[in-house]
Amino acid sequence: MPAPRKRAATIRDVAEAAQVSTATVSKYVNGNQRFTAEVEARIASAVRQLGYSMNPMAKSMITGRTGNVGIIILDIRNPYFTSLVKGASRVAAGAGLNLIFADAEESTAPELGVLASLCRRVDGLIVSTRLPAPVIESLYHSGTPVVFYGRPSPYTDRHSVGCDNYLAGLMLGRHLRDLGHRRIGYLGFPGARWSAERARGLRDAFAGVQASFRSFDAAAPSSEEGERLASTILLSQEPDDAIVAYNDLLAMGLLLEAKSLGIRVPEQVSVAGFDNIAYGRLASPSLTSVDMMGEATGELAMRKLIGVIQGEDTPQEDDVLPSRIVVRESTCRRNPG
Amino acid sequence: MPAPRKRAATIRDVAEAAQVSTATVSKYVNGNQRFTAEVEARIASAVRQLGYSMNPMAKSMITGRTGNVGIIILDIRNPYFTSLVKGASRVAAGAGLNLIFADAEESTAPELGVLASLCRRVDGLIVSTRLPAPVIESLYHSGTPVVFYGRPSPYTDRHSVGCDNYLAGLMLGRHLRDLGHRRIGYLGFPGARWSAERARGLRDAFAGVQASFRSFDAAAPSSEEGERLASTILLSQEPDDAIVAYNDLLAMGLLLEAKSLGIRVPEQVSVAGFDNIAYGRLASPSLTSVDMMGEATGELAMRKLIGVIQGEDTPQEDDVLPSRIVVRESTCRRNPG
DNA sequence: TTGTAGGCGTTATCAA
DNA sequence: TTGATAACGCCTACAA
Repeated sequence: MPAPRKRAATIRDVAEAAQVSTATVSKYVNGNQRFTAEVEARIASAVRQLGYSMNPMAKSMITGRTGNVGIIILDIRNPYFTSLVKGASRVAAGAGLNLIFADAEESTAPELGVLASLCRRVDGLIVSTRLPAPVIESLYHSGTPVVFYGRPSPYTDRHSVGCDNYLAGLMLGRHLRDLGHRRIGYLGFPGARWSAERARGLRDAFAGVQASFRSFDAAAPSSEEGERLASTILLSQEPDDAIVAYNDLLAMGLLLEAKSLGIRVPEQVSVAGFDNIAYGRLASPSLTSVDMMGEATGELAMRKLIGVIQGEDTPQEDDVLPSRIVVRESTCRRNPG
Repeated sequence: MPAPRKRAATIRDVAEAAQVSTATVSKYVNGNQRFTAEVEARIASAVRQLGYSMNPMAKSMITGRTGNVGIIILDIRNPYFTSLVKGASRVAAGAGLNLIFADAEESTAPELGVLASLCRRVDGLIVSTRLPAPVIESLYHSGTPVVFYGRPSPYTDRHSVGCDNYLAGLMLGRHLRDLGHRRIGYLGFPGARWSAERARGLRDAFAGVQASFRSFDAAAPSSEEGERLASTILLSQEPDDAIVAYNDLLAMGLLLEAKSLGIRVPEQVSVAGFDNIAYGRLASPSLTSVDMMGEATGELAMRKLIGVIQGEDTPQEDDVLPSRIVVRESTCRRNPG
């Protein structure tokens, strides 16, 4: 027998059972006011016996707060976003907020409809600066508190959190420059605004040094795509000293395919990526990367969002987290000449 | 100026602007009834001008449906769970449902309070059979539709989805047996009920064959824990022919540390895991594993849940997905003698 | 310290 | 085809 979902006890049921008014029950369960021990005991007992728990929807109607926050990411399988969610989730849970998770599946245009619907179900939203401008615009008009992740934000008067992609590229570029690399290949992902920033930093690291620079475009930020493009990149006429990929997944795809192609990394070519995902350590050779602080970004974004929701007049600013280069086996010194 | 979140237009505002009753607006926007072109045009225009969108909370109060479903997982950083969420998320989105995500952080005892609160915010829940019995019990009494993931479910009269862990262990065991392995080590994770099932299958594969079997306990299902235990396991007096880990993360930790210890895999010892996470391919040697169908499990679980929510009287049964062994470089034939 | 009563935005029922 | 109205469960002035 498919047990009919039995009607849950309401505040009125409790009030009746405890012989008090609904107002008293409300104040008691919310801890807003104390009553005589006698009354409190009666209420507590009634609550227990009826298994009462308040209806969050009804409460929302009054308070205007849903108790939910949302996070929109581009692909949960990408470990960078996984970390982001982990951090955001932890902070949300600590604040007693539920996290509504939406995976945009790397779609360039999440349907505005679902986003609009989501807006009304949450007190605030964490979203990527990679979302298309019209979406961001509509978000802004909805009045929902929003914190962006990923730098640079196209807007200066919004809350945002992330590492400086230009700086990260610069750090990695300097590392390669100091190792003696002069022919640099960049496997970018044009789908991400951040990609161009990383490339710019990379280039600038070689300012004043004689160096060549060429780039390739990935259609997706995945290891499979890295594998697919590996032969084109690694077997070209004038091979590069070093290949930098937009992210670690692409880089790990290159590493894997390089092995099949019989190309030794880092002896023949250095390879590096961004994000410092956990699996970079486990690859062979282990992957040099720049840590883009996914988890910390998620945590900070959520903390900021909570601040905004609570009406603290936090200045609308970009919070820039320091990134950090992590040198491992996939990059090594190139002998001059 | 921190624009005060302007009061959203209500159905009454629309009704007034369109010179009709709220009932008419409600029916129109929900597509429940058609009206004269004249009236419909007036409503549509009012909706557009006021930027009206209905308040999901208020709707929930009447309909008893929240439009949300929840999924509770143990650690989003574990790629198996990531896949699960990916699958569930996709199906939920397709059905117009929002997904509330809760990460239990591998805690053995998620606080009942937050779970109770979550129950009232969702139409149904997808949870792990790994949750402690009292939690599951309270869930049952709440009357919330629930679908479990992970086999075996401790309850037979519940909806559940997952691969058969015993069978998966058996498959892997037979693979190793056929390769000539006779001394098997199992790095289990007692925190998961599934672990013992996998071990049992593994053992049974060697029934009738002279073989030794010993096991180790991991404190966490992570690659770090695999690394930590590697020397104990790999450098023992009578080393094993093959080590099977509870999951791929542990196995990859073993692989990494084996390299540091100068132990060659698979020549000296074969290593294998479960889950077939994407990164197993990228490890070196690439990891032999049993695919436990995380994404398909997530999809099916969500489809079942939606069925239950919609009142289809789906039989309360275990849905068992077929697992599949994926042989890669980390296991190889052992020469007899 | 406790209770009364109005209203949050919507849908559903029933009448016109 | 349209409208009036009663719920849904709760919070919060305000009154007692």
